[in-house]
This record gives sequence, structure tokens and C-alpha cells, in this order.
Amino acid sequence: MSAPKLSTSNFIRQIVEADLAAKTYAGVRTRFPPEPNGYLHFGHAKSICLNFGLATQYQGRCNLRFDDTNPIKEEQEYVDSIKEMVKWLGFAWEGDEHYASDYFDQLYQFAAALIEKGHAYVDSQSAEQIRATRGTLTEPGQNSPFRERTSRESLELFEKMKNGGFPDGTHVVRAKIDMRSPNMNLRDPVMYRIRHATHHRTGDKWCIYPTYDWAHGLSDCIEGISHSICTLEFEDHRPLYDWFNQRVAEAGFFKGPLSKQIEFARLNLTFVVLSKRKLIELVEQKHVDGWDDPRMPTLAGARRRGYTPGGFRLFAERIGVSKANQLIEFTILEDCMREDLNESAPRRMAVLDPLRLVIENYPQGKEELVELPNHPQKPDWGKRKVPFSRELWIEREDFQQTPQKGYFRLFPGNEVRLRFGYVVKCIGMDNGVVRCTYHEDSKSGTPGSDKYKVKGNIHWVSARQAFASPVHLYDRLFKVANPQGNEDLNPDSKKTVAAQLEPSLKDAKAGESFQFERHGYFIAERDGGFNRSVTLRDSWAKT
RNA sequence: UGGGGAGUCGCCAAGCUGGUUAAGGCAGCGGAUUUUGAUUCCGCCAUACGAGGGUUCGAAUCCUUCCUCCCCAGCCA
Repeated sequence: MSAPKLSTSNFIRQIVEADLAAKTYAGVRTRFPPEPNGYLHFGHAKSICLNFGLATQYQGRCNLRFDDTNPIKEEQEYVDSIKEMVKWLGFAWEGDEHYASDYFDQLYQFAAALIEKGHAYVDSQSAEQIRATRGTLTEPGQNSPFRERTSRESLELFEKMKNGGFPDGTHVVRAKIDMRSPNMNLRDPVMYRIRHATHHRTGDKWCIYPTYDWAHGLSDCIEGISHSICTLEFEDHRPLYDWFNQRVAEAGFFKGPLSKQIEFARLNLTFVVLSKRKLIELVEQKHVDGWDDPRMPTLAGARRRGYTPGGFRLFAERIGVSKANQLIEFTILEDCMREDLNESAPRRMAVLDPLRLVIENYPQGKEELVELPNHPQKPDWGKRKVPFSRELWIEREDFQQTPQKGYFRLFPGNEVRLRFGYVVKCIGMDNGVVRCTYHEDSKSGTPGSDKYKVKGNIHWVSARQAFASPVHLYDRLFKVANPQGNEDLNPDSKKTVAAQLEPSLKDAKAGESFQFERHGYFIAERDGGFNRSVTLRDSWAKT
């Protein structure tokens, strides 16, 4: 019980609840059905959260099924990555993962049954001929000359197709529906094609492969899927989906209720390219370091970038589900990541663009420890001790020789607190070093230290104990900025700086996230450096 | 100019079996707290539902005409 409280309902939930009320299905069973021909991207996250979320909400189950019906595009590498990312997002599928290729035998039998009943036939036209006779959007198609051949003849050809008796492209199995249908999908769609190719799972066992339309709905029915959720472009495949399922059910292969296809709008994000074709191009042309490059809009890239599963789930919930084409502002995704990271990331001090600061009246050689909370709103996360001394690194942008209006950090004559340390007064800059004096009685946490009222509060790191580390700053790879609406590569999408970090960061393990104070959220990289995931919201920077 | 979908605040999105002043979120604006110009908190934010007609005591919700956008002519999914 206690389904998660959602801010909005959606039309899919309504359908599901109506079906539950009518007892159409024994329960909710959904599926996430990727084709293993690439890496999962942000758009898939929406679908995953929808399918698994729905199942969870109604105490149902969600299957993971690979739609592997086209051997020339699919690879094991992709199925491994897909499984990993679904788990990373925090979801568990029912039992083992499924594959459309598990059903090749059944699908073959189903097809034979349809042929026998006169609902399908073997067409021996070439692909060109089939295309030429399909008609257009406004003109009906023409029947194939092979459409009326006997089911016995078709059956024999079908078997010979399966047994490797024909080369690619010579024959095809087609459903016998209506070449004059205004719905192109119903003009005798192809169910099987010959492909002498090695499949990543079935190897060379098959040389005929089912098409998506033939395989998908039947796979749903075989698995007992109640609600088959897909994207809008399949809307006019639904009559076909139902047609196939009903014919096969009539042939006696299914006894339960048939699966129901429901369509929703796919995700579009401003400034982000989510087309698989483009992403493959980026990888192959080496514009990026791979599918998991932090600049890629893939889930693998997002993970390295420091985006979180919780952030994606929040995002999915926040953008909702409908049938209207949505173009979500990219910052909403970032906001969700900030929101999640704000809760989960410990605070640390890091100086990305170091500028030396000397406290002239602080004793030479003296060192002390300053205590900083790991999270300002979570006292139970404890505190850590950070070394403080006469010479520090501060952020270059935290000093201005002549302050612009509204600036309240370091400038000659101004006082500022070194976060959780002392209040210092700025003298000025000499030879690239900021000179200050400090108030000895201003140390944070000591009695009377709060008599110093300062507006500025800056982070710092002790020069002697700090350690330098590469910090990678990423931006969006693409920006859709030019008038033609084409996507441009952003050449400055990655830059690395030599940052000075507080000593405790030496222990960071790859994958751990931190907030580097005003710089935003960072995740420890495999190379010992850090990647920036998102910056903090900053009302000062906005102006 | 065939068929299938969609149009509610800058971005999403409820509502759509007709009934007082059109949910909510994000952004924005104003304010309070704050040792992150962050966070948190409080307040404000569509007489308006693509446009025009019509039905009705009453319509975003029903009818009608029109406009705009998306998808479909792979042996891709």
C-alpha cells in the first residue's frame, strides 16, 4: 500500500485504474522493451520510470524485454549496458530479462497458423516492387500478384525460407489485411523477412526474422503484459497490434485478456540531441570519448557526470506524462539533479581558480584546525577538521580590486569571513597576492566571535595542506542556437582546471558526490579528479 | 488535398460524464531566515482554456467551422 503521492495524475493511470476496476486484467504488468542497438539516453529514463513506476504503484510487475528482432543492428554490449543502467536507476525487473528472440519458435508457429487460415501469405516480390505497389498517403495500394496463392503453397515457401532455401530479399511473409486502407500500416504489412545474419543470441539458428509489428504485440501477450506503453509514433500501429493479437488468439494460442497498447509523448529537451543516429555519429567520429562521456545525454554519461538516479526519478515525476508533444527546458533536469544532490552530497571546500591570500598578522608557521559541518541542514552528518594557516588559496572571483556594485566579498577595506574560520580585513593586492589582516578573536564558534557582522563569507583552503587535483568542467555538447535550427557542436564543452582541494577530499572514492560550496556538485572520477555535474543556482551570477 | 494524434500561464500539467472566483510543479517576482549571493520558508503570479460560431440559466468541458503543430508511404524499432 501507500502508493507514492504524486502531484499530478495522468491519463495512463486512469486507464489502468479503469481496467483494474473492471477486472480486465489480473493485475498490472508492464514492460520496458528497448532494442539493444545503442545506449540508453535521457528519453529512456522517462519510459523506464513510467513503466516500472506504474507497476510499483499498483503492486504489479514490470518486465525487461529486449526487442532483438533485427540481428544486424544489435549487440550483446548494448544489452549489458541497458541492464546495468536500469538497475542504476533503481529498478528491478521481474525475474530474468526476456528477449523477443526467446519467442522465435512460437512466433514462427503463430505465423504458420495465420497463413493456414488465409490471414497471411508469402509474397515473392522484391522490396522495390512492394514499395511501388504500396500506394501513397493519398492513393491506395495494389494487391500483390502472390496475394491469392494457396495457403499450402505459402506454407511450403515459408518453411523453405526458414530452412535457408532462399537468399535475402527474395520472399517475405505479409499479413493479408487491406491494400486500400487509409492507414499505411494495414496495407499488408511485412511479418517476416529473410536475413542471413548472425544474431547476438540465437546465432545462425534463424535466417528469417520477425518484424517489430509482428513480434511486439505477441511478445506482450506471451508475457501476459496488461498495458503496453510506447511512444506516440506507434499510435497508428495500434490497429495492427490489435489485429495480430486477435488473429493469433482466434487461432487458439492465447486464453487470457490481450495486451493493450497505450501511447505517450516522448521526451524532448531543449539543447539536447536525443536521436540515436546523432549520438552514434558523435561516438564514431570521436567527438566524445565514448558512450559514457560525461557530455553525452546517455545514462552512462550522466552517471559519470554525477547525475543521480533519484534526480532522474524526480525529473520523470515532475515533467509528467501526456500525449502532447513536450519540449522540456533543460534546466528542469538540472534543477532535479540539484534538488537530489542538495540532500545527498556532503559539503567540501575547493578552490577552482586559486588566488593566494596572506594573513599578515597571523603567526608565521602556526597551524590550527577549523571545524566545518558536512551539511548545513544535517547536524547528524557531523563535522570535519580542516587545517587553517597564514597562507591560503581563495577563489579568484572572490576578490575585486575595485568592486562592482553590489559586490560584498573581498576588496580593499572590506571585511569578510573565511568560512568557519576568521574574519579578515582586506588590505589590497600586491604581486598577485591578496593581503589581509585577521581578527584574532573572530574564530567561528568562539565566544564573542559573532560580534563581527560581515556580509561576505568565502571558502578557502590552506596552501600548505591543500592538494592539487584536475577538475573537469563540462557543458552541453550541443546547442541548438543558429537560425536554421541545426545543432552545433560546442567546442568548449569540456575544460579541465587545476584546483586546490581540502585534504579530506584525498579519500574520495570514484562515484562519490560532493558539493564544492558555491561551485556546485562534483563527483569523484576514476582518474582521481572530479567531474562537475551541475552548478548551484546563483542569483548573483544571473545578473 | 488520405489516415492517426495534439493544442489550458514562459516550460510542463490537472481538469474535459457541463455548474460558485481554472489544481499543482518548474521558472519568475516580492519578503523572512541563513557562516554557501545556496538551501529552507512565506506571499504574488491565466476573467483565461488555439480562433470563430452555436446549444445552455450556465462550457475549458457538448455541437460546429476554421487555424496551427506532430506522426505514417523500412523487408528499422
